Amino acid sequence: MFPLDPTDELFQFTSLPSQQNAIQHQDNKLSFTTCIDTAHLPRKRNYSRQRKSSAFVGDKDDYRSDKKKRKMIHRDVERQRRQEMAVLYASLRSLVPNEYLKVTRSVSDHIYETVNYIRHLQDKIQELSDKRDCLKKLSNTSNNVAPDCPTSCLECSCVTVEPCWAGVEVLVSTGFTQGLPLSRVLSVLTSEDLSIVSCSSTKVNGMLLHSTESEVNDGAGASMYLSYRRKLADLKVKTSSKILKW
Amino acid sequence: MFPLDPTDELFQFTSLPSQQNAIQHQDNKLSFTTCIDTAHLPRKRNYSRQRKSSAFVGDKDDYRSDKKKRKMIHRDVERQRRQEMAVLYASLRSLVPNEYLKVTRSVSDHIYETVNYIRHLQDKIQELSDKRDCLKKLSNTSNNVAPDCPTSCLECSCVTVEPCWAGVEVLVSTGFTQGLPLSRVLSVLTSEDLSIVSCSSTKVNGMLLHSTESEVNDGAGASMYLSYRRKLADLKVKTSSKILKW
DNA sequence: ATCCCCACGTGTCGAA
DNA sequence: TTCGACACGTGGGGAT
Repeated sequence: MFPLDPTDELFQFTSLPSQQNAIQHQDNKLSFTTCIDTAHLPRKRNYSRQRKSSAFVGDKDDYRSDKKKRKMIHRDVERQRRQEMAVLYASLRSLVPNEYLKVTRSVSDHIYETVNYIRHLQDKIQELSDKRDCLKKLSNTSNNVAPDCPTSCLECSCVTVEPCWAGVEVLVSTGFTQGLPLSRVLSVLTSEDLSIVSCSSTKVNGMLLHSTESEVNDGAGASMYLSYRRKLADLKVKTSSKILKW
Repeated sequence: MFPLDPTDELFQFTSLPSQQNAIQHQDNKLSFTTCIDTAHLPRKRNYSRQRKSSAFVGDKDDYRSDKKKRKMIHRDVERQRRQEMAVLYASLRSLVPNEYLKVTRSVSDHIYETVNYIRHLQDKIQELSDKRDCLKKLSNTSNNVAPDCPTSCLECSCVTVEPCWAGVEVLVSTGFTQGLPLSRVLSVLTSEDLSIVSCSSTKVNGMLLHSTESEVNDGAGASMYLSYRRKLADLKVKTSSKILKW
């Protein structure tokens, strides 16, 4: 490259392609390995600070010179643009954990892995916040005293009806403030042909836990196993659906 | 561009720079607006499927022709590479939510916003999993079954120790399959100077819920309120930490 | 000595 | 017209 005419207007680093480029290149490759934290770049483009071709009075062949200047300016602008891109690539790469960009070093590989990484991040956030929401909801409608399984947290009702020694154990856990009054629970239970044998209420960490044991009233304990199971299942549905309709 | 010599070897789309480029350009800009889901690209480069210059026997000026062919091949390869980059950019962009890439449309802006977005994602994950870990730790050292405050829902432990009519109610919920055997629970309880008054086990949604009521053995019910509270608190820690060490 | 990748300078198109 | 952005073709350097 012949140096063109060394115009006064041009500034900064004039292009020295053969040598300088090699250096830039090398530098660039190095910067890929280091962790770069350049997020707060001045965003809007401010290339081309030149004054606007200075109201060209003058000879006719200034036209030629002007054209060359424009080209040089353009060239520099493009160079700066490329540099910015390189910096952006680097900062992008510095964000992606090393196990993603395996052995590969090319920019396209990096971007590809970045895409995968972003997907992974999104999935992870989705998973985490799903779990969180589930727990939150569970603690709001609040029912199951026991945490069920960690993977699939059930949207379960706050009422469990289970067989017990005497007959049926109904466990109701409810919020302390806005919760279900005990009287309501009891009235529902008695309306289901249950005679309540014992009833205890405990406050567990701000939750009320009403535990009642009842005998099933019809047939006076003549509960064959099958019918018992059926009744129980039936009762579960009825009781919980009734009580849950606050 | 004069068409060079139309060599037989060249294939596919020969470059038609003036027109074709415009079309490509347009097409590319369009593809930026749509949502592209191209993550499963064949990753390793497979440009340049040409046969290897076919063992060049022949005239001396085949050298010239060969050189030109190489250039054309190179040109095509580069074009493909650029296309791939464009696709990657597009798929990157399609992952970043719209509020990030404000009005800007340039590739560097997109990458810049991508960087910010990744940072945001990482922060969010950090926050979420921090909360989660905190809750987990909290639930390991302490022992609440019920979620206390609605914002921080506990990944709660399986043991609660609460006052009850008779004395102390210990509730242990455990997994059905890999869980804590009841005998283990009972042995821990008896080792804590608790005489078990009643014990019931129910299965709730695949979880075993062991509910035991015990009297505190020393002082035989001479539990002043304060000492009772202290004992209870003490018991909570000891029992849950013991039992939880499965 | 082939392939791959990168940076370069340039032409050009669309929008201020 | 000017300016920003993109695709292009090309040279060169570094791998395998």
